[in-house]
Formats: sequence, C-alpha cells, structure tokens
Amino acid sequence: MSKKRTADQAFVRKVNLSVVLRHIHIASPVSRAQIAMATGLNKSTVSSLVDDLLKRDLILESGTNSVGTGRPATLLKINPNVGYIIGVQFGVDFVAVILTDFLGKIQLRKRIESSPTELPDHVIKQALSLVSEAIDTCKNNQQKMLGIGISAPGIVDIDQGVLMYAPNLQWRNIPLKKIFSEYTELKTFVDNDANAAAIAEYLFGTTRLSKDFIFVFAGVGIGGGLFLNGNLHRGKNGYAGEIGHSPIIADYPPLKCHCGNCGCWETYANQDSILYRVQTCLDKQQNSILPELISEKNAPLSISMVKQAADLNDKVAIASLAEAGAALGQGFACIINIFNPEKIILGGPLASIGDYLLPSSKEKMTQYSLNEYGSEVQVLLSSFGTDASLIGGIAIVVDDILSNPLQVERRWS
Amino acid sequence: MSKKRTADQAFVRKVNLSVVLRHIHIASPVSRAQIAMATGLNKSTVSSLVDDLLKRDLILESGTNSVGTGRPATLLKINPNVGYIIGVQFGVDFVAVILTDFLGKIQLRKRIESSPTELPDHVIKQALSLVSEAIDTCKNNQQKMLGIGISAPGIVDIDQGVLMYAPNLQWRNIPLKKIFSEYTELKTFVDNDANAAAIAEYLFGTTRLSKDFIFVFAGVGIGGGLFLNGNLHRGKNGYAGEIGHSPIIADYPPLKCHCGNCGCWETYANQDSILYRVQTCLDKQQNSILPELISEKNAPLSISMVKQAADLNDKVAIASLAEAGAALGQGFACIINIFNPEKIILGGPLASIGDYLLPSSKEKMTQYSLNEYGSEVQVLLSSFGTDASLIGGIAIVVDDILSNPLQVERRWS
DNA sequence: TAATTAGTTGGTTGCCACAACATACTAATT
DNA sequence: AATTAGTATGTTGTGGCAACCAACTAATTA
Repeated sequence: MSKKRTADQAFVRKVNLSVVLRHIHIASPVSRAQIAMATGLNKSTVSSLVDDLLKRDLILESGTNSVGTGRPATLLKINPNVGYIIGVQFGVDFVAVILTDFLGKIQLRKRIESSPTELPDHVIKQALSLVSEAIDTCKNNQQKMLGIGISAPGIVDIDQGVLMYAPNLQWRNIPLKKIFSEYTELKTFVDNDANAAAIAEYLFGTTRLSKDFIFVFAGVGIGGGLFLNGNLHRGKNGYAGEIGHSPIIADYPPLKCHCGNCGCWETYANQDSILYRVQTCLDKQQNSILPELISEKNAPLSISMVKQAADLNDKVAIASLAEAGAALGQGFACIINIFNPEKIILGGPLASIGDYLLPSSKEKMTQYSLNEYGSEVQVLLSSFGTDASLIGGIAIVVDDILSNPLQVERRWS
Repeated sequence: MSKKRTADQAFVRKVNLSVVLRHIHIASPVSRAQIAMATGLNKSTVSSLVDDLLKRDLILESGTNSVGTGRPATLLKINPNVGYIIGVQFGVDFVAVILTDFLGKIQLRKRIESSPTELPDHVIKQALSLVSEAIDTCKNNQQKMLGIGISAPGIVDIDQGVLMYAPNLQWRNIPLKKIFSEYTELKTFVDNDANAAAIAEYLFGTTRLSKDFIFVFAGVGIGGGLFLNGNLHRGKNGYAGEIGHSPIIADYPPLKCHCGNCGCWETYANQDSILYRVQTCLDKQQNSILPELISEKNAPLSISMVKQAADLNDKVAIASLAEAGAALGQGFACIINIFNPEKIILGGPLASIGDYLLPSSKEKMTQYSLNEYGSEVQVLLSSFGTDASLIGGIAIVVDDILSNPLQVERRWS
C-alpha cells in the first residue's frame, strides 16, 4: 500500500477538514472564529469546512457563548452519536469487546476468559459472538456503526489486517481484518496491542496530543509504542518497539531472559521480577504483612497483593517495588538517550503500582541519562490501566475518522 | 518555529514540485512522460511543474532518447551549475570546508588542523577564512552560491542554528547560523554531525532513498542518526540518537565508560576498544606484525595500522577486529529490536575496517535480535568514510532545495 | 527506392472543478 | 457606536481531463 506522495486539491481539503475536526475534538466546545484563529485558516474557509462536517453529522452546533461585547459565538462540539465503535482485544488469556460512542463513552463491555492454548478459530468465534451482542446493542439504541478496531498481542500487518505472529498464543497468519469485516460488513482495523494503547494515550489519555512520547507497556514483558513526530513508528516489518530486550547493567551473572539472551531490561523490571524480589525477602523471613495476606486470600502472591501491602506501609513490598522501579528507570534512561522524547508513559499492569515505582525510576533515569534534559522528561502513568489496548481498538477507528473525515462510512447494522 | 499544519494550494504546488525535482534527482535522465508515470501526476501537471523548474534553472533539458517506436523523449537532468554549495565541518581537532556543485561534485576542499582546547572564536575565524576562499573560487568559476551547511559534533538547535553544546570541544551556545549567514549573506544551515552524515547517506550514499535506516557513526564514540519514515528523528531537544550509551552485556565487571556509567556499547565497540584489545594481545607477546609496523612508522598504534596488519593477515589484528565487531553486533541487535529498520549504515572511522568487523557483527546481530527479520537487516558501510559529515553539510542544503524548490536563493557572492 | 499511411509515444493547450483566500457584508451582542 | 461572529461573493491558483499537436517507427504501396 504505497501511499501517493503527490498532493492535489482533494488532499488539501482532506487535511484541512482533519485539522478542523481534530481541533474541535481537543478544544470542544469551540467557535468557528476560535478555530480560524487557532489554525490560521481563513474565517470563510473554516465556515465551509465546518458546514461540511455538520453535513456529515460529525459535529454539532450546541448553543452560544457570549464573552464580553460582540456577537456571541456558536459553539461546535463533536457529535458523540455520529455512530458507535467496537473495540476488540485479543489478550493472552481472554478476549474482550467494548462498544462506545464516537467520544469513547462505553455503552457495553464484555469479556470471555480463555487460555493461551485455545485454538484461534474458537477464540475468534467467541469474539464474533461478543461483537454480535455489541451490534445488537447498537441497533437497540438506534445508532449507526462506524467501525471496529482490533488489538492483538503480536506482529500485525496493518495494511492487510493480518496478525502475522503472536508469540504468546502461538498464532500465525490470522486474517483478522478479513474475518471481522466480512462478518460485520464494517470498516475494520487491526493493530498491535502496545501500538493501539499508544494511540489511545494520544487521543484520549494523559499525553493527549503530545507528538513525541514512548509508551512503555510493562507487564509480563516490556514492550513499547514509539510515538514519534505525531506518528507511530512501526518499522519495516511492524516489529519496532521491542524495547524490553535491550540489556541493562544490573547484577552478575546477568539473569537469563526467556528470549535466550541475558540481562534484558524486562527481566529486571517486569511484574515477575517484583514477585521474585518479594519472595526472596519473604524466604529470608523478613518482617512483612504479606504472608498474612497470602494465607488470608488463599491465593498466590500477586502484584495487587504487593500493592496492598505497600499501601499498608509494608517495608518488604515498598523496598521491592523501589528496586524494580530503579531497574525500570535504567531502561527509561536508555529510551531517553535514544529518543529524547517529550514524555514516557508507563502502561500495563505495572502502571497500577506506578506511584511506588516512579520515585526510584526517576532517580535512576536522571543518573543514567546523558544530558541535562534527561531529568526533565515527564514520566506519567497511563490513564487506562489494563484497558489501554481495548480502548486502543476504539482509538484506532477514531483516529482514522479524524484523519479522513470524508471517508466516514456509517452502517445500520 | 511551529509549522502550520493546514494546507493550501501553494502547499500543493510545493509538494509536487519537490516530488518531481526529487524524482529527477534520483532517476536522471528522465522524461516528462516517465515522471508522470512514476509519480502518478497528470502529464499536463508534470509539464507545468517541469517548466517551473526549468525557469528556475534547477533542471536542464539534455537531448532526446528514442527507444523503439513513438516520439523520442526529451530528457531532463538536474542542472549541476544551478549553483555551488559550501559545506563546513567542525571536527574535534580540525575544521574543514568543501565547495561543490549542486550534484555534490567537489570543486575545492580545505582543512585546518586544530585542537580541542582551541577557543571557538579562533576556530570559527579559521573556518570563515576557508569559506572566503571557497566563495572566491565560486566567483572565479562564475557560479552563483546556493547556501552553506555546517556540521558540528554536538547538540544543535537547528531552527536557530545554534550549537548548544559540544561535549568534546566544551563549546556552548555558539550561534553558528548567525555568524556564517552574516559573514556570507548566504542561506545557512547547521546540524549535528551524525545527522548531517545520515542525510548525506540518504541523498548521495549507499542507502539512497531508503526511508528507514539507522546511521551508526563509530569513532571515538558511537552516535546515531535515526532516519525514520523518510525523516530524521531529532527528538524534543535535538538530543536523539545517543545510542552509544546503551549497555551491552560483555564482561564482568563491566567497563566504566567516560560518561560515568558502566557497560556502555561504545566502550566495547569504539576505536579505542580495538586498540586496547590489540595492545593487550601485544603485551602478552602474541605473535604479530604490529610491533614491527609501530617501530617502522615510529608512531603510536592506530586503527589504520591495525587495518594494515589485518590486510597482511595478522592474526592479532584480525581477532581483535572480530571481537570488536561482535560487540558492535550486539548493539546492532538492540537497534534492530527497537527500530526494526530496513538498513543499518556503519560510518565514521570504523567504517574503514568494516570488512573485518561486519562478519562477526552480523553473527551476533542475528543471535541477539529477537525476530526472524533480524538477520535480514542489511548492514552496509558508509560511502563517504570520514567525509560523511562534511558532505553532510552539502546534503543539508541540497535537501532543503529539493524540499522547497520555490525558495531557492542564488547569490553572486 | 521513395512516398504514403497507420500506429505509438511525448508533450501542450484549453477548459473545468474546486481549493483557500480577501473583501465586504450582515447579525447579534455590549 | 463599537465589537465580535459568521456569511456571501468574487479572485486566484491548483491539478485533472480530454483533445490536440509533434515526432518518431513500421508497414504498405507506387
């Protein structure tokens, strides 16, 4: 899908429609005059573009706003009911579906637990059944459908919409776009889960509209969404962002990573590393509330338990989290040296304990990053926690519409 | 310098002029019909754009080409004499200037040795005197001047054209653009040396027009030019590309890097690491031709000497180079995991011994990179050797003209 | 052999649709 | 009356399209 590099008038219109729509999306409610001021477009041009967007039901006029003297402004908003969007996430041990309006407000959410050994056909069938439910809800609400966005834990050919390879599921060459678009007759997008989450952050999240940030998804492993210069960098084959397997200097001999190499960042900063650190302390009979919690819940040690202990000021938990945070910070420093990003966003399960991780992370980050700007990089927690990739599915569809307002297709499903 | 995000007709014209000019630059000689075919632009549009470029002397009609039946095509070429360009490189211990035509053909080259402790004022004065010579040559050849491109070993604010900080020179806040543009009255560009070299590779070099590659500049340190999606990624403050200080897992305890941290890639793969490896072997009295070479030349051990020995099949030299190559390859693997690039280009002093480094590099690279595409990444040697950054200065100016054919200013200097 | 005709490809011209823009206007408020 | 919001009208300039002219080769014919 080589995009054309040349420009024509249709392109100009598309760009400007997109600029105006995006501006309304972030600055809503906003008047035509304000849009003209903010974008530099001529007032009459803005009027024309706004008319176009109104005609397509993408935006609404909603009341007026009179500040001081002069004619009051007609305010413009995104029309949340231009249509509904379905987000699908294939996780390692679940599949989840949400239905939202155009502003991302959730109308329905469903989830089916699964297992990594389940065959793709079966899981996909489950996903399709959830999608059917979502479409029914959409019909009941008398809404139109805009599209469907799917995130999956692996390498995705986004042009073809094929999940090429999902290492944790051992799935290969699953033509998700074909399957879902034929089943629903909706415009369908597929992307990698970390990338989807990064787009969600960009459109709806903490980093809203930051043009340069690295989304660090930390859970079982550490992956990244590289958001550079306003665009996601996917690399030649879609593999870009495997930041978790760069080594950090920690201890000796360096721990072996499941990837086969040694000293990988994720080995020292993923969720298992935290559990391992805690367990080591407990094995040494260090004083902690955790054994009590474990027996109380009758469940194995988990991140949420560690968090709970830390909230109760448990020293073992706090120290272990600080250690993991330090390891995390070493990796952040590498990222900073390589990308000089504006922000780093921590997402995934570890985001839930970010408050305990980040102080030591920032310290190490400053220590290991080369230049004076290293310490200025904002490290923020993802707004969506574990839902980031699911909302990412929605975000992909929204982003496409914001980029190409002319191509919106709405379907009574 | 926030660029406007909106589009208008002038923008369309600019984009299409640029597309056509770039196509002629890479496909020269080429006919209007071929351009229309390649770009997807209409024949008449191409004619109009070509007329425009002809009027501005950027291109030339040069003869016809008749292949088979039909009217023969009028061939179009870049006009090398649209004007001359000056490239200036501030090195750690020298300053160099070249004068080239628009196609990069060198008309004059000058160099003054210096020292890192020299004050900026003095070195800049030397550079300006070389620039004067270049301008005189330009005048003697009755050519016009197009601009001047400066590369410097540090952080550059490219909008303001200020060298913010050059660690190896201890220079700070040098307003190079202001100084050179006021002295010459020419359009002046300033950029980091590794970035300049990357642009040179993109326009003139091995990677010609590859849209995703990482330029690895290996010498005293290891720096990088990140060429992503057809653009150089500079990061928020212009610091992006410090890939040399990501750690690799080598030995224990990890070597201390001059940056203060330990285990940095460049500590194991820069030119000093090679000399150190060789010296260690020599200290152990291992059989080698190198002591002979050293006494023969009455000079300290150098990379060129090691190369000479390797050429003579010296085992110490070859083994040391292979070891450094392996370390280099570990870093390449990281780059591949993070960026999934199309190519990696090795430039700088180490490129001269690339033939000895790359076999072991590629082996390690394959071993440490995560995915099946890792081994497919092309690792190539820079076309320009130590000149890359100097030619980079030229490339910056050429690239600007190719991007904005309408803004070409030509000066009789 | 020379002239003629058909076919092919390169490039230009004139017209059109439509983009943003500038200007002058109306509308609604203080 | 002043100020601000938004609209209507006309201008400029863009690329696309289709018809056209230009320059050649190939085949045919006298």
